[in-house]
Amino acid sequence: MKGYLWTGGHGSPSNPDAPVIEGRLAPWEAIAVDAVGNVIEFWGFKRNQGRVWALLYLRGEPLTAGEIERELDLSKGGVSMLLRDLERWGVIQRVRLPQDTVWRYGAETDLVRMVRHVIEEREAGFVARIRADLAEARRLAEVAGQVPSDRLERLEKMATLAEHVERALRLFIKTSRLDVSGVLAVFRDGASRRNER
Amino acid sequence: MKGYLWTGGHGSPSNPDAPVIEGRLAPWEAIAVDAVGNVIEFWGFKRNQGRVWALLYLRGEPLTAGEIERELDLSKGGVSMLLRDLERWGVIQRVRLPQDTVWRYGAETDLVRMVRHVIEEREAGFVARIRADLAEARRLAEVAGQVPSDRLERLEKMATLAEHVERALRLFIKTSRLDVSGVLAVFRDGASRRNER
DNA sequence: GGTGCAGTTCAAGCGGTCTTGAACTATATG
DNA sequence: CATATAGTTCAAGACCGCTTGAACTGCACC
Repeated sequence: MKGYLWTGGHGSPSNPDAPVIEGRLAPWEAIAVDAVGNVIEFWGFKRNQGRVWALLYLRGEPLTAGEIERELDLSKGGVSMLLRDLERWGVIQRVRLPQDTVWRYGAETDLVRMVRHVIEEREAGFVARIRADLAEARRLAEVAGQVPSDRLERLEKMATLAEHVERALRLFIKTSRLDVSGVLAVFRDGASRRNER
Repeated sequence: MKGYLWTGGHGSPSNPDAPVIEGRLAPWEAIAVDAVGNVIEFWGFKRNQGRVWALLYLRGEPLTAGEIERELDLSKGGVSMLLRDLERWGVIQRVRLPQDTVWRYGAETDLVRMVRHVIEEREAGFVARIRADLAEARRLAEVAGQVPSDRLERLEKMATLAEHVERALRLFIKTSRLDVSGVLAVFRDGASRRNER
C-alpha cells in the first residue's frame, strides 16, 4: 500500500514552469482518491485504476491524460493503459470538447457496475473451471477403479460444496445489484450532470 | 520447480516430462487437490494451504508432515508453516495416534468457516479504514474551505456508496453462512467421522 | 517536409509475496 | 551421551504482477 506513503509528503516544490492549472492534489483529495484505490485493489483490480476513477469523479469535469498523470504522479504509459482499461469497462468516458484537440476523460458514476461486471466474469470462468475440474477428477477416479468408496464420497461432497459456494456468490451479485441500484440513483440526482460530449 | 502441473489442459495425465517422481498422488487426486488450491487462492489464501487441506480431506485419515511433503511435492519448511496456519484457523487437527510418535494431521470439514472467518476479519478492518479515510477527507475538505460545493457533494456520495457496498458485503457473509450451513450438514453425515486421538 | 504534442506499446526493472533449504531445536531411543 | 528423526525458523532467492520510460505512431499546424 504505497499510496499511503505519500499522503503526508508530496512536498515537491511547485514547478514554476508547469502549466498554471493546479498541478497538485489537495490533501483531502489525495486521501479520498487513495481510499478508492484501496477498495478497488481489494476487489482485485489495480489500485491506480481506482485512483484514476476517483480523481475523475471528484473533479466532476473531464481531465486530460496529462493532467491525470500530474495529479496522481503516474507515468505517461501507465495512464494510457489505465484509461484504456477503465474505458473498456465503461466506467469512464472519453470526450472531445468542441473547440479542443485533446481527449478528455470523465467518470461515469457506476464504478459499482465495473466491479460487479468483473466479479461476474471472474466468477463465471473461474467457478466453471473448478466444477469442471472436480467433475473430471470424479470421472478419472471412477475409471481408475479400486478407489475406496469413502474417498469417492468425499470427492462428491467437495463438488457439492463448490456448487453451494457458487450459488452463494451468484446470490451476492444479485443482492449487491439490488442494494446498490438505490445508491446509483442518488448519484444521478446530484449537481454532477455536466457530461458534455 | 514444484510440479504444479496445472498448466495446460488436464484432459489426460499423460504429461510427457512431468516430474512425477514422487507420483504417489493419483491423477484424480491431483486434479481435485489443485482445484481446491485454486479456489482457496481465489479467496486470498495461499494456494498450497488449499492443497494441503484438500489432500487431508480426501484421504480421510490423518497424514504426517512427511507424507504431505512427498505427496504434494513441497518443502519441509513449507509444510510446517502451512500446517501451522491451517491448524491455527481450525481447519485441520493435529492428532497423535496411541502407539505412534509422530504428529498426524487430519482435515476438519469446515474449510468454509475458515474462508468466511478471514473474509469477515478482512472486511471488518478494511472497510472500517476506508470509511475513516473518507470521513477524514471530508473533514479536511471542510477545514480547507473554498472547496467547490459540488465536489464536496461528490465526496459525500462516495462515502454513501462505500456504506452501501459494506452493507452488501455483510449481507453476503450472512447469506453464505446460511446457504452453506446446509452443506456442512451433508459433510457431517457421511462416512468420514474419523477423529481418533 | 518538419516540429511538437498526444497517445500507445512493451521490454526492463521494481517491489512484494511465496518457497526453499539449511541451520537450528526438540524429542525419542539405544 | 550419541544418534536419529520430527518439526521450526528465517534469510536468500524464485516468482509474478505492476509500473516505468523510452521508442514509436498519429495528428495538427506551420
